[in-house]
Amino acid sequence: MLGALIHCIAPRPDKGTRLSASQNPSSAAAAKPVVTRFAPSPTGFLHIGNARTGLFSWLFARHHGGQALLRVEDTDKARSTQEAIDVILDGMRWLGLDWDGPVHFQSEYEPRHAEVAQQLIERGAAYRCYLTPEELKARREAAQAERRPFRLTSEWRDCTDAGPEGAPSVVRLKAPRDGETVIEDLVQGRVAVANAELDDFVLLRSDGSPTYMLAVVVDDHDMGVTHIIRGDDHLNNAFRQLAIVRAMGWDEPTYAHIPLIHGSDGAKLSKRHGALGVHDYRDMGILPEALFNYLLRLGWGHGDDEIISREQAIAWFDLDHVGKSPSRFDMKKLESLNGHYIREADDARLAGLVAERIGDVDTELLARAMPELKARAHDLNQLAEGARFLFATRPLDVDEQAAALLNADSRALLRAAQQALAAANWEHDALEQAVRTVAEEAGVKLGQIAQPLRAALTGRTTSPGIFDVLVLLGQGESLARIADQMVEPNA
RNA sequence: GGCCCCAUCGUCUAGCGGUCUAGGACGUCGCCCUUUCACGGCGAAAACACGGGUUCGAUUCCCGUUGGGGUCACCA
Repeated sequence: MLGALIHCIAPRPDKGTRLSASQNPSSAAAAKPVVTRFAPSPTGFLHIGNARTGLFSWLFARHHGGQALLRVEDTDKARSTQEAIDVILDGMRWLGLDWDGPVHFQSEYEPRHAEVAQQLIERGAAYRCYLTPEELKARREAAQAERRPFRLTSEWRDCTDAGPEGAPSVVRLKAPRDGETVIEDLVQGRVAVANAELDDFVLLRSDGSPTYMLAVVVDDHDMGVTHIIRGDDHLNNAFRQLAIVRAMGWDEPTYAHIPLIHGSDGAKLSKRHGALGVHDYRDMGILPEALFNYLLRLGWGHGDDEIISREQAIAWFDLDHVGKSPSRFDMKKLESLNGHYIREADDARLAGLVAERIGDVDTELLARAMPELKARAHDLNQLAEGARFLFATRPLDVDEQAAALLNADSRALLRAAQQALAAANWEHDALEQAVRTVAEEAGVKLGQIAQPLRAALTGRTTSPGIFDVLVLLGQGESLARIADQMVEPNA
């Protein structure tokens, strides 16, 4: 039913040429349902680049009415704490990316990986290699010394004898040596690599544990993944992985390698570029829908559309329009988008978010102030900062610029305003009328009263409209704050 | 270094041979609105890396150069 809905929303026909071209014509009529997977490793945070890959993978599945699976690559036990795993799941939920079925854990499938390795040996597609790490290192260094590329040729590849008794061994794939391997990548297009470039990589370590290369292929197959959407740092791996798939005679998945996100200087996004984790952006006061929209537009486009809702994203997303070059992360644009979504956001929701940041406060008041506050913030922290004056306790902490506004002349004006205010009906228009009248009678511009008033009421030189401030604060508090500044002795 | 990939305003992108004196957005700079700051509105500057082809015609196709990126583990 989702599919039908999507087709109604879609404003233009889905091109999808690359997708349909890559599908087997004979099975096109009964096209297999799309199954994608997101496979992060628990590194302690959800990398913003991985999050985008996950987003693309999720959107592709949702667009095609397929399944989006989640697998945690936790084979590195040292790093795979429950806490690290929760960080990933939290980040995904926060972004609104759900997944179908249970969370898969790669570590749980280790017996199966070993089993496949054994089958590979039996099929003559893999072999036990008894080369020691020292021997490998020596060969590698020798190649380097001669400045020729190192390509392992293990004498155990075609050796039918059993190795030395009790000696440690690894299992290596008998990679094809002639010809070339071609991948029809949905993003990168046709990519070919000479098989001579591929060597006999390790499938099973000497301790019997599977390598990532083996595990990922087995899991993707067992989980029924049809479309592998991941960062293009894996493109080279794809050729090796395909060799395993072919050796096992399994259905070949379709690949889509998404370019990585770079920092503002064009280099791979790293810590020195600032925030890397999805949680960092959350803490910076970015709204999830803003990050969603930003990440979506980073490397993908849909005509001139900039503001794209979740529903539109699902309806519109395709791999054809994913760019092939890496894109740079632009905080300014994210902030701009975030400002937009803050202005769009529900006031009560924002009030709750702000309250989380400034402590136990009257969210009712906050929500009422929100329409004025939210136009002035690009992130939740700025929003919280802008709301501070509402809950400040008297006497106010007046900043330097605001204090400069409070001199003998302005105090005289303030006194007149104070009297007019005290007699006024406490609602926006009446207050404005009262203050304007004071200004007229004093022969000054409104600003000459409004600014000192702002300084007295908020302790700042910038704030929402002054009459809104008055209304929000209420008569008692407003008059008291003004009075505080009247008695202030000027030293 | 070998292999692979990429190349439109500062940034994200639209463009899939003529519609391009190249469109949108962020950022920047003006102006307007205005009690401040924002928001909003209007406007400006700003790009097809370079060189060869192919073609009647290239931003769009091909090759090369340059520049950038990725990857080369018993890590994932």
